[in-house]
Amino acid sequence: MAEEREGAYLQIGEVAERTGVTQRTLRFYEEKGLLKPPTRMEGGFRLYSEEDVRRVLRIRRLRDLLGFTLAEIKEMVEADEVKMQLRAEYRKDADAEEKRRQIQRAKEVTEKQLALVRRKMEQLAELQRSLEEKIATYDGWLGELDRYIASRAGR
Amino acid sequence: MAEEREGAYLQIGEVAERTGVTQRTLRFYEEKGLLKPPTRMEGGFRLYSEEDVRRVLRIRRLRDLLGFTLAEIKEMVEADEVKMQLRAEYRKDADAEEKRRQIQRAKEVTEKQLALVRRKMEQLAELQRSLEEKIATYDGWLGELDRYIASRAGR
DNA sequence: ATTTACCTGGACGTACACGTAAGAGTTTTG
DNA sequence: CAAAACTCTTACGTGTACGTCCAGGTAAAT
Repeated sequence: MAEEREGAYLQIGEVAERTGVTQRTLRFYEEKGLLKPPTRMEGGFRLYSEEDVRRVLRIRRLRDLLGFTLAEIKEMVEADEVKMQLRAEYRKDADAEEKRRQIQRAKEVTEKQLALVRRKMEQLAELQRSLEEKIATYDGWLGELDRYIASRAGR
Repeated sequence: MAEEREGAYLQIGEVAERTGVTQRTLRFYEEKGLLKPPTRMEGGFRLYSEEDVRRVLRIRRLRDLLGFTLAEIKEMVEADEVKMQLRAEYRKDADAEEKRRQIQRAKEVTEKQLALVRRKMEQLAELQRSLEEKIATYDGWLGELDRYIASRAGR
Protein backbone atom coordinates (compact mmCIF):
# COMPACT_ATOMS: atom_id res chain seq x y z
CA MET A 1 0.00 0.00 0.00
CA ALA A 2 0.99 3.64 -0.37
CA GLU A 3 2.94 5.36 2.36
CA GLU A 4 0.93 6.92 5.16
CA ARG A 5 0.46 10.68 5.36
CA GLU A 6 3.15 11.79 2.96
CA GLY A 7 3.37 15.48 3.54
CA ALA A 8 -0.40 15.87 3.40
CA TYR A 9 -0.71 14.84 -0.22
CA LEU A 10 -3.24 12.16 -0.95
CA GLN A 11 -3.66 9.84 -3.87
CA ILE A 12 -6.99 9.39 -5.50
CA GLY A 13 -7.72 6.14 -3.68
CA GLU A 14 -7.40 7.68 -0.27
CA VAL A 15 -9.45 10.71 -1.24
CA ALA A 16 -12.13 8.35 -2.52
CA GLU A 17 -12.12 6.47 0.76
CA ARG A 18 -12.28 9.58 2.89
CA THR A 19 -15.00 11.26 0.91
CA GLY A 20 -17.07 8.19 0.18
CA VAL A 21 -17.12 8.76 -3.56
CA THR A 22 -15.45 6.60 -6.19
CA GLN A 23 -12.27 7.40 -8.05
CA ARG A 24 -14.35 7.64 -11.18
CA THR A 25 -16.44 10.35 -9.56
CA LEU A 26 -13.34 12.32 -8.62
CA ARG A 27 -12.02 12.19 -12.19
CA PHE A 28 -15.48 13.02 -13.44
CA TYR A 29 -15.72 16.09 -11.23
CA GLU A 30 -12.34 17.19 -12.46
CA GLU A 31 -13.46 16.70 -16.05
CA LYS A 32 -16.54 18.80 -15.36
CA GLY A 33 -14.60 21.59 -13.73
CA LEU A 34 -15.90 21.01 -10.22
CA LEU A 35 -12.43 20.17 -8.99
CA LYS A 36 -9.42 21.98 -10.32
CA PRO A 37 -6.84 19.64 -11.87
CA PRO A 38 -4.71 18.47 -8.95
CA THR A 39 -0.96 18.33 -9.02
CA ARG A 40 0.58 15.12 -10.29
CA MET A 41 3.55 12.92 -9.50
CA GLU A 42 6.14 12.41 -12.23
CA GLY A 43 4.31 9.29 -13.25
CA GLY A 44 1.06 11.12 -13.65
CA PHE A 45 -0.71 10.05 -10.45
CA ARG A 46 -3.00 12.73 -9.02
CA LEU A 47 -2.04 14.31 -5.71
CA TYR A 48 -4.85 15.91 -3.77
CA SER A 49 -4.70 18.32 -0.84
CA GLU A 50 -6.87 18.38 2.26
CA GLU A 51 -8.52 21.40 0.74
CA ASP A 52 -9.57 19.21 -2.18
CA VAL A 53 -11.07 16.70 0.23
CA ARG A 54 -13.12 19.42 1.87
CA ARG A 55 -14.32 20.60 -1.48
CA VAL A 56 -15.46 17.12 -2.46
CA LEU A 57 -17.36 16.77 0.79
CA ARG A 58 -19.03 20.08 0.17
CA ILE A 59 -20.01 19.08 -3.34
CA ARG A 60 -21.57 15.87 -2.05
CA ARG A 61 -23.54 17.68 0.60
CA LEU A 62 -24.91 20.10 -1.93
CA ARG A 63 -25.84 17.23 -4.21
CA ASP A 64 -27.10 14.51 -1.91
CA LEU A 65 -28.86 16.48 0.73
CA LEU A 66 -29.87 19.57 -1.09
CA GLY A 67 -30.45 18.22 -4.58
CA PHE A 68 -28.44 20.75 -6.52
CA THR A 69 -27.26 19.68 -9.96
CA LEU A 70 -23.57 19.56 -10.75
CA ALA A 71 -24.03 22.58 -13.00
CA GLU A 72 -25.44 24.60 -10.10
CA ILE A 73 -22.72 23.38 -7.81
CA LYS A 74 -20.11 24.33 -10.35
CA GLU A 75 -21.41 27.87 -10.28
CA MET A 76 -21.13 27.97 -6.53
CA VAL A 77 -17.65 26.54 -6.58
CA GLU A 78 -16.61 29.09 -9.16
CA ALA A 79 -18.01 31.88 -7.02
CA ASP A 80 -15.80 30.58 -4.25
CA GLU A 81 -12.83 30.70 -6.57
CA VAL A 82 -13.54 34.35 -7.25
CA LYS A 83 -13.70 35.02 -3.55
CA MET A 84 -10.38 33.32 -2.90
CA GLN A 85 -8.90 35.20 -5.82
CA LEU A 86 -10.11 38.52 -4.48
CA ARG A 87 -8.94 37.73 -0.99
CA ALA A 88 -5.49 36.85 -2.31
CA GLU A 89 -4.98 40.09 -4.18
CA TYR A 90 -6.91 42.17 -1.74
CA ARG A 91 -3.85 44.08 -0.66
CA LYS A 92 -2.42 44.51 -4.08
CA ASP A 93 -4.92 47.17 -5.02
CA ALA A 94 -5.09 46.99 -8.78
CA ASP A 95 -7.86 49.14 -10.14
CA ALA A 96 -10.32 49.68 -7.33
CA GLU A 97 -13.32 50.27 -9.58
CA GLU A 98 -12.80 47.00 -11.41
CA LYS A 99 -12.45 45.15 -8.15
CA ARG A 100 -15.63 46.78 -6.91
CA ARG A 101 -17.54 45.46 -9.90
CA GLN A 102 -16.20 41.95 -9.34
CA ILE A 103 -17.19 41.94 -5.71
CA GLN A 104 -20.58 43.33 -6.54
CA ARG A 105 -21.10 40.54 -9.07
CA ALA A 106 -19.97 37.87 -6.61
CA LYS A 107 -22.31 39.29 -4.03
CA GLU A 108 -25.25 39.16 -6.39
CA VAL A 109 -24.58 35.52 -7.25
CA THR A 110 -24.42 34.72 -3.56
CA GLU A 111 -27.66 36.55 -2.92
CA LYS A 112 -29.41 34.52 -5.58
CA GLN A 113 -28.18 31.34 -3.97
CA LEU A 114 -29.37 32.58 -0.61
CA ALA A 115 -32.82 33.35 -1.99
CA LEU A 116 -32.98 29.85 -3.44
CA VAL A 117 -31.93 28.30 -0.17
CA ARG A 118 -34.58 30.28 1.67
CA ARG A 119 -37.28 29.13 -0.73
CA LYS A 120 -36.20 25.55 -0.24
CA MET A 121 -36.23 25.96 3.51
CA GLU A 122 -39.75 27.33 3.48
CA GLN A 123 -40.96 24.44 1.38
CA LEU A 124 -39.20 21.98 3.62
CA ALA A 125 -40.66 23.57 6.71
CA GLU A 126 -44.11 23.21 5.22
CA LEU A 127 -43.47 19.59 4.38
CA GLN A 128 -42.15 19.01 7.87
CA ARG A 129 -45.29 20.48 9.37
CA SER A 130 -47.54 18.28 7.27
CA LEU A 131 -45.54 15.19 8.16
CA GLU A 132 -45.76 15.96 11.84
CA GLU A 133 -49.48 16.41 11.48
CA LYS A 134 -49.74 13.08 9.75
CA ILE A 135 -47.88 11.35 12.54
CA ALA A 136 -50.20 12.95 15.06
CA THR A 137 -53.15 11.57 13.14
CA TYR A 138 -51.65 8.10 13.17
CA ASP A 139 -50.99 8.37 16.89
CA GLY A 140 -54.58 9.33 17.46
CA TRP A 141 -55.79 6.33 15.53
CA LEU A 142 -53.41 4.02 17.32
CA GLY A 143 -54.66 5.27 20.66
CA GLU A 144 -58.26 4.67 19.71
CA LEU A 145 -57.51 1.25 18.34
CA ASP A 146 -55.60 0.26 21.44
CA ARG A 147 -58.43 1.35 23.68
CA TYR A 148 -60.82 -0.63 21.53
CA ILE A 149 -58.63 -3.73 21.59
CA ALA A 150 -58.19 -3.44 25.36
CA SER A 151 -61.91 -3.07 25.94
CA ARG A 152 -62.56 -6.15 23.83
CA ALA A 153 -59.98 -8.15 25.76
CA GLY A 154 -61.38 -7.01 29.07
CA ARG A 155 -64.81 -8.40 28.28
CA MET B 1 -61.31 23.05 -28.65
CA ALA B 2 -62.67 20.94 -25.78
CA GLU B 3 -65.70 22.12 -23.83
CA GLU B 4 -65.02 24.30 -20.82
CA ARG B 5 -65.30 22.89 -17.30
CA GLU B 6 -67.26 19.75 -18.02
CA GLY B 7 -68.25 18.51 -14.60
CA ALA B 8 -64.75 19.09 -13.21
CA TYR B 9 -63.13 16.44 -15.38
CA LEU B 10 -60.03 17.50 -17.23
CA GLN B 11 -58.28 16.04 -20.24
CA ILE B 12 -54.58 15.50 -20.20
CA GLY B 13 -53.88 18.67 -22.18
CA GLU B 14 -55.51 20.90 -19.64
CA VAL B 15 -53.88 19.13 -16.71
CA ALA B 16 -50.55 19.59 -18.43
CA GLU B 17 -51.23 23.29 -18.84
CA ARG B 18 -52.33 23.80 -15.26
CA THR B 19 -49.49 21.87 -13.70
CA GLY B 20 -46.77 23.03 -16.02
CA VAL B 21 -45.64 19.53 -16.92
CA THR B 22 -45.94 17.88 -20.33
CA GLN B 23 -48.50 15.27 -21.29
CA ARG B 24 -45.65 12.84 -21.65
CA THR B 25 -44.70 13.44 -18.04
CA LEU B 26 -48.25 12.76 -16.88
CA ARG B 27 -48.34 9.46 -18.77
CA PHE B 28 -44.89 8.68 -17.46
CA TYR B 29 -45.93 9.27 -13.86
CA GLU B 30 -48.92 7.04 -14.39
CA GLU B 31 -46.66 4.36 -15.86
CA LYS B 32 -44.40 4.61 -12.83
CA GLY B 33 -47.24 4.40 -10.36
CA LEU B 34 -47.00 7.97 -9.14
CA LEU B 35 -50.47 8.73 -10.45
CA LYS B 36 -53.22 6.16 -10.31
CA PRO B 37 -54.72 5.36 -13.72
CA PRO B 38 -57.37 8.01 -14.27
CA THR B 39 -60.83 7.28 -15.61
CA ARG B 40 -61.24 7.33 -19.37
CA MET B 41 -63.81 8.46 -21.91
CA GLU B 42 -65.29 5.81 -24.20
CA GLY B 43 -62.68 6.74 -26.76
CA GLY B 44 -59.87 6.11 -24.29
CA PHE B 45 -59.00 9.74 -23.45
CA ARG B 46 -57.85 10.19 -19.87
CA LEU B 47 -60.07 12.16 -17.52
CA TYR B 48 -58.38 13.68 -14.51
CA SER B 49 -59.87 15.14 -11.33
CA GLU B 50 -58.84 18.24 -9.44
CA GLU B 51 -57.38 15.90 -6.87
CA ASP B 52 -55.09 14.55 -9.57
CA VAL B 53 -53.98 18.07 -10.39
CA ARG B 54 -53.09 18.70 -6.76
CA ARG B 55 -51.15 15.49 -6.64
CA VAL B 56 -49.13 16.42 -9.71
CA LEU B 57 -48.30 19.78 -8.20
CA ARG B 58 -47.19 18.08 -5.02
CA ILE B 59 -44.98 15.69 -6.94
CA ARG B 60 -43.34 18.57 -8.76
CA ARG B 61 -42.68 20.44 -5.55
CA LEU B 62 -41.08 17.42 -3.99
CA ARG B 63 -38.96 16.93 -7.08
CA ASP B 64 -37.98 20.44 -8.17
CA LEU B 65 -37.59 22.20 -4.88
CA LEU B 66 -36.64 19.42 -2.56
CA GLY B 67 -34.72 17.13 -4.88
CA PHE B 68 -36.48 13.90 -4.09
CA THR B 69 -36.28 11.16 -6.72
CA LEU B 70 -39.43 9.76 -8.26
CA ALA B 71 -38.84 6.53 -6.35
CA GLU B 72 -38.84 8.41 -3.06
CA ILE B 73 -41.87 10.39 -4.08
CA LYS B 74 -43.65 7.22 -5.04
CA GLU B 75 -43.14 5.92 -1.52
CA MET B 76 -44.62 9.07 -0.10
CA VAL B 77 -47.57 8.95 -2.45
CA GLU B 78 -48.19 5.32 -1.56
CA ALA B 79 -48.07 6.16 2.12
CA ASP B 80 -50.76 8.71 1.40
CA GLU B 81 -52.83 6.07 -0.36
CA VAL B 82 -52.62 3.89 2.71
CA LYS B 83 -53.74 6.77 4.84
CA MET B 84 -56.72 7.51 2.60
CA GLN B 85 -57.53 3.83 2.56
CA LEU B 86 -57.42 3.57 6.33
CA ARG B 87 -59.45 6.71 6.74
CA ALA B 88 -62.10 5.34 4.37
CA GLU B 89 -62.57 2.07 6.21
CA TYR B 90 -61.89 3.47 9.59
CA ARG B 91 -65.41 2.89 10.77
CA LYS B 92 -65.77 -0.51 9.21
CA ASP B 93 -63.61 -2.15 11.85
CA ALA B 94 -62.27 -5.24 10.14
CA ASP B 95 -59.61 -6.94 12.22
CA ALA B 96 -58.30 -4.32 14.62
CA GLU B 97 -54.88 -5.95 15.11
CA GLU B 98 -54.22 -6.02 11.37
CA LYS B 99 -55.25 -2.40 11.07
CA ARG B 100 -52.98 -1.53 13.94
CA ARG B 101 -50.02 -3.05 12.14
CA GLN B 102 -50.82 -1.12 8.98
CA ILE B 103 -51.05 2.17 10.80
CA GLN B 104 -47.85 1.43 12.68
CA ARG B 105 -46.08 0.73 9.41
CA ALA B 106 -47.42 3.91 7.81
CA LYS B 107 -46.31 5.87 10.84
CA GLU B 108 -42.80 4.47 10.63
CA VAL B 109 -42.50 5.39 6.98
CA THR B 110 -43.65 8.89 7.77
CA GLU B 111 -41.17 9.17 10.61
CA LYS B 112 -38.34 8.22 8.32
CA GLN B 113 -39.41 10.89 5.88
CA LEU B 114 -39.57 13.39 8.69
CA ALA B 115 -36.08 12.49 9.85
CA LEU B 116 -34.82 12.98 6.30
CA VAL B 117 -36.55 16.33 6.03
CA ARG B 118 -35.03 17.45 9.31
CA ARG B 119 -31.55 16.46 8.18
CA LYS B 120 -32.04 18.43 5.00
CA MET B 121 -33.26 21.43 6.93
CA GLU B 122 -30.23 21.40 9.19
CA GLN B 123 -27.91 21.25 6.22
CA LEU B 124 -29.80 24.01 4.51
CA ALA B 125 -29.68 26.17 7.62
CA GLU B 126 -25.93 25.70 7.75
CA LEU B 127 -25.59 26.61 4.11
CA GLN B 128 -27.78 29.64 4.65
CA ARG B 129 -25.60 30.77 7.51
CA SER B 130 -22.42 30.46 5.45
CA LEU B 131 -23.98 32.34 2.56
CA GLU B 132 -25.04 35.17 4.82
CA GLU B 133 -21.54 35.32 6.23
CA LYS B 134 -20.15 35.48 2.72
CA ILE B 135 -22.40 38.37 1.84
CA ALA B 136 -21.31 40.17 4.99
CA THR B 137 -17.71 39.72 3.92
CA TYR B 138 -18.46 41.17 0.51
CA ASP B 139 -20.26 44.09 2.09
CA GLY B 140 -17.25 44.76 4.27
CA TRP B 141 -14.96 44.77 1.28
CA LEU B 142 -17.29 47.02 -0.65
CA GLY B 143 -17.38 49.48 2.21
CA GLU B 144 -13.61 49.63 2.43
CA LEU B 145 -13.27 50.00 -1.29
CA ASP B 146 -15.80 52.79 -1.42
CA ARG B 147 -14.06 54.70 1.32
CA TYR B 148 -10.78 54.26 -0.51
CA ILE B 149 -12.26 55.43 -3.80
CA ALA B 150 -13.89 58.42 -2.11
CA SER B 151 -10.67 59.40 -0.38
CA ARG B 152 -8.85 59.20 -3.67
CA ALA B 153 -11.45 61.39 -5.36
CA GLY B 154 -11.40 63.89 -2.54
CA ARG B 155 -7.72 64.55 -2.93
C1' DA C 1 -69.22 15.28 -43.34
C1' DT C 2 -65.07 17.08 -43.06
C1' DT C 3 -61.74 19.83 -41.06
C1' DT C 4 -59.10 20.75 -37.01
C1' DA C 5 -57.48 19.91 -32.58
C1' DC C 6 -56.54 16.40 -29.34
C1' DC C 7 -55.33 11.93 -27.67
C1' DT C 8 -53.37 6.97 -27.89
C1' DG C 9 -49.63 3.51 -27.34
C1' DG C 10 -45.07 2.39 -28.90
C1' DA C 11 -40.55 3.14 -29.90
C1' DC C 12 -36.41 5.47 -30.14
C1' DG C 13 -33.50 9.53 -28.46
C1' DT C 14 -31.24 12.40 -24.88
C1' DA C 15 -28.92 14.80 -20.82
C1' DC C 16 -27.12 13.92 -16.51
C1' DA C 17 -24.19 11.44 -13.32
C1' DC C 18 -21.72 8.34 -12.98
C1' DG C 19 -20.38 2.54 -13.37
C1' DT C 20 -17.48 -0.80 -15.34
C1' DA C 21 -14.16 -3.04 -18.01
C1' DA C 22 -9.72 -3.04 -20.67
C1' DG C 23 -4.99 -2.54 -21.31
C1' DA C 24 -1.02 -0.17 -20.08
C1' DG C 25 1.91 2.44 -16.97
C1' DT C 26 3.66 3.60 -12.00
C1' DT C 27 4.81 2.97 -7.19
C1' DT C 28 5.47 0.39 -3.32
C1' DT C 29 6.81 -3.64 -0.94
C1' DG C 30 9.10 -7.92 0.17
C1' DC D 1 14.21 -6.43 -9.05
C1' DA D 2 9.94 -8.66 -9.43
C1' DA D 3 5.42 -9.24 -7.59
C1' DA D 4 1.62 -6.76 -5.69
C1' DA D 5 -1.01 -2.77 -5.38
C1' DC D 6 -2.30 1.32 -7.24
C1' DT D 7 -3.32 4.55 -10.94
C1' DC D 8 -3.70 6.12 -15.81
C1' DT D 9 -6.71 7.07 -20.11
C1' DT D 10 -10.17 5.49 -23.21
C1' DA D 11 -14.47 3.86 -24.15
C1' DC D 12 -18.68 1.80 -23.84
C1' DG D 13 -22.69 0.75 -20.48
C1' DT D 14 -26.48 2.04 -17.11
C1' DG D 15 -30.45 4.15 -14.54
C1' DT D 16 -33.32 8.12 -14.19
C1' DA D 17 -36.55 11.24 -16.08
C1' DC D 18 -38.32 12.46 -19.39
C1' DG D 19 -38.34 14.49 -24.99
C1' DT D 20 -39.61 13.53 -29.60
C1' DC D 21 -41.61 11.43 -33.42
C1' DC D 22 -44.94 8.30 -35.45
C1' DA D 23 -49.20 6.19 -37.34
C1' DG D 24 -53.60 6.07 -36.31
C1' DG D 25 -57.95 6.71 -33.54
C1' DT D 26 -61.27 10.33 -31.22
C1' DA D 27 -63.88 14.66 -30.34
C1' DA D 28 -65.66 19.12 -31.35
C1' DA D 29 -66.74 22.75 -34.56
C1' DT D 30 -68.21 24.34 -38.91
